[in-house]
Amino acid sequence: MATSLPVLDTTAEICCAPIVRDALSPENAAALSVKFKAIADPTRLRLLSLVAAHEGAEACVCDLTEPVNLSQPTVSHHLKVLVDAGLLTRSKRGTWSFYALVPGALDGLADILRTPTTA
Amino acid sequence: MATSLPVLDTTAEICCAPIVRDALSPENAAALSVKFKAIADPTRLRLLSLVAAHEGAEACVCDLTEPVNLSQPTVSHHLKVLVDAGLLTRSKRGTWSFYALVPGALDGLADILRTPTTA
DNA sequence: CCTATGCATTGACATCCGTCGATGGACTGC
DNA sequence: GCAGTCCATCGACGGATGTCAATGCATAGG
Repeated sequence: MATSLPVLDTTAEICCAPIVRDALSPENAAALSVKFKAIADPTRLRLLSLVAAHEGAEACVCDLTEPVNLSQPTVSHHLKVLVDAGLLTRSKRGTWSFYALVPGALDGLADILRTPTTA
Repeated sequence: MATSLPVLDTTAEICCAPIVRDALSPENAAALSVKFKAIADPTRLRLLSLVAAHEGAEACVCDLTEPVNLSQPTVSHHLKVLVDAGLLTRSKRGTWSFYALVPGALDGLADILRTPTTA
């Protein structure tokens, strides 16, 4: 089950100290970049926004393909990236896969960007 | 002076409403992704951190090449990306180029990620 | 002047990434 | 069982990206 490669464990808790507080270790930088890469795409930003704004704070793929004007496989791919980054959850009910925000995930990233003592 | 292409003006103020509050427009999503792309790289995250943690909250290229273990052109390239994204400033003094954080730039991104009413 | 230092730019290269069409599996309803 | 819907995966393609060596341009110091 364990991957043979020493892949970064994106599920591990990233130290929540702001990056401007202390020098960032290469390991933390790599782990952080995985999450930021996930949101560094216009389509994925919109998907996050659409999911959050959708009724019930969750949405299925069929709700999202038309707003972003992309094919279903592409949307599915982007959603997978967001799930793998720990920003979305996927719950399958019947034929549909419902995606929802992971509570606190985006706030965790926000804390890392925030400067402790704003000038 | 004006570019012939309708390039996104990354210096323009991005609306600071959290992305989970309302559906993100394609334009805002594109503008936001430019900034997030800038920090979605482990090297650039470390550079931001190193600059902020450096004495005087600024650093020259020669201060940064050794910590990140990359060539000078590569570091220079990354710093340019951060400057173009509006996250760093560059001030040339003598032979050196000093880079420093743009006050409030990272906080602005943090605000966008933050969820208004955390459950 | 001439050399040395610090830096930005260029060109090249390998890799990664976003997108699509095609396919197949899972579930629903008739 | 069969057709229809929803969705994940695969393979492919073009474009973007990170890295380097080489080059050139300032500025500082003999």
